[in-house]
Amino acid sequence: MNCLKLKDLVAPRMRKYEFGTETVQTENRAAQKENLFVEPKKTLPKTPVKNDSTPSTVPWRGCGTPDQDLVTPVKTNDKSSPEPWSPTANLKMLISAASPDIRDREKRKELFRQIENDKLVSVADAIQLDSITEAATDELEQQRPSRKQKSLGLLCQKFLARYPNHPVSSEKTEISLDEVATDLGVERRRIYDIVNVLESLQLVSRMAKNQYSWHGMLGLEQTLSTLKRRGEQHGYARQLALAHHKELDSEEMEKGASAQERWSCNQELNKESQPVEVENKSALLNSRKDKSLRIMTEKFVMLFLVSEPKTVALDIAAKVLIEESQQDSADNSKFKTKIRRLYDIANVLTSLGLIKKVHVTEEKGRKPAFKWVGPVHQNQADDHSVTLSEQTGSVEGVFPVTVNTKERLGCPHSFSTQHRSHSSQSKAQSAPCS
DNA sequence: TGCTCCCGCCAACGC
DNA sequence: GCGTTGGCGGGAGCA
Repeated sequence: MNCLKLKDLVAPRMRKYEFGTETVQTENRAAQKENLFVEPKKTLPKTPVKNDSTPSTVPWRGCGTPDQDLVTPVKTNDKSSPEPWSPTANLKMLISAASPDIRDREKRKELFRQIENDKLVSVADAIQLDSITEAATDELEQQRPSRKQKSLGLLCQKFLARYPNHPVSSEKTEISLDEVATDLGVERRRIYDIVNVLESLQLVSRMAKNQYSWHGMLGLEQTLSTLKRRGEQHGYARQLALAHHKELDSEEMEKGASAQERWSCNQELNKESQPVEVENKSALLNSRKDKSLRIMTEKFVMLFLVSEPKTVALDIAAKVLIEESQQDSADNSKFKTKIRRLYDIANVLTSLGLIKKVHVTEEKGRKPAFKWVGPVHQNQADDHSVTLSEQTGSVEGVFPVTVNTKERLGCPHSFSTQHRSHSSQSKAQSAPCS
């Protein structure tokens, strides 16, 4: 399995903006090319360049030593070789080269500038069309940004683009929620959503009312390590297994599995998970804080960190995160609410490049899930059995740990489930997630 | 049609 | 009392 390291996560920023399309990257590259501190009109070299074959994508051109500059320059193949840079352009380049973070920030800003420009252009185009064919009311409709353009994920991207991933430790970056909300043109309520998630990962911390401090990714690995340990202590792997097992059981019921089998297996599982439940009940006081996005984010991340493979189906996560007392199936609204919040969290985590959306295929059908693509810590406590999907790097087979848990429990019902897991796994492998 | 998740109401919180 | 914070769910966009 290809595990991503933190440096993979943060260094090549392009990955963060993939969004499943090559287009964005391409546009971004184009934007970067256009951002080489050279005005397009001035790009023609004094001496015409003859070789057109090489694309003009050498970004740090002009960084040559003074010696190189002294000799008559050999005409390169670079068609876009610019005029000598202006002092400002040189300064920009030097700053950019000196600090990858600054460079990245500029890139990201440029990306969003590009996105915004694209939006404006598309909106402008739309308006033009409308002026010919549609009434004024429709024009207004067209001007309204689409749902995607207003998504929390994109907003989070814009938010992150404002700050360096790895700020200099001595440099304290303050975040004013009002300022950010105004700059990004959104209500403060939305910024709270983002900040709460970031705070749970300690990318930011609250300083005062309306004021946060930006830490960036500096302590992310440490935070994840802590969360993983906490997740293990809370027995989240077992809870995941239990939640998954319950779901399988409901399927089994439909298929006519014997009640005795289900009862005995549930007895075993409930016995096994009891300490966790008791712990949860004491910990979860149903207070406002316990349901906060911050806590939920921590728990959600813990689920990823303790599960193998690191793919968590949304509904399973919701079931685990809903307090045991509220887990009766009749309380569907609680479940729906939890799912909504998980989508919110997932959008921010996706923007951070920690998870990505996938789908898992089970007998019930395809269902949404998220796969951890952030840094992974291996420690001694990681004794979850290695699964087929883990070995092959497959995303599918959401909770093979279920099988192992049952085997450890000596559950009499384990055979059918195990069989199912394998079958669903193989099915999944033949029809991989999107 | 179901999934996804924006939006804003309104209650808890804290000064 | 008032501003801040954020839980919550209706309902609309989207595939």
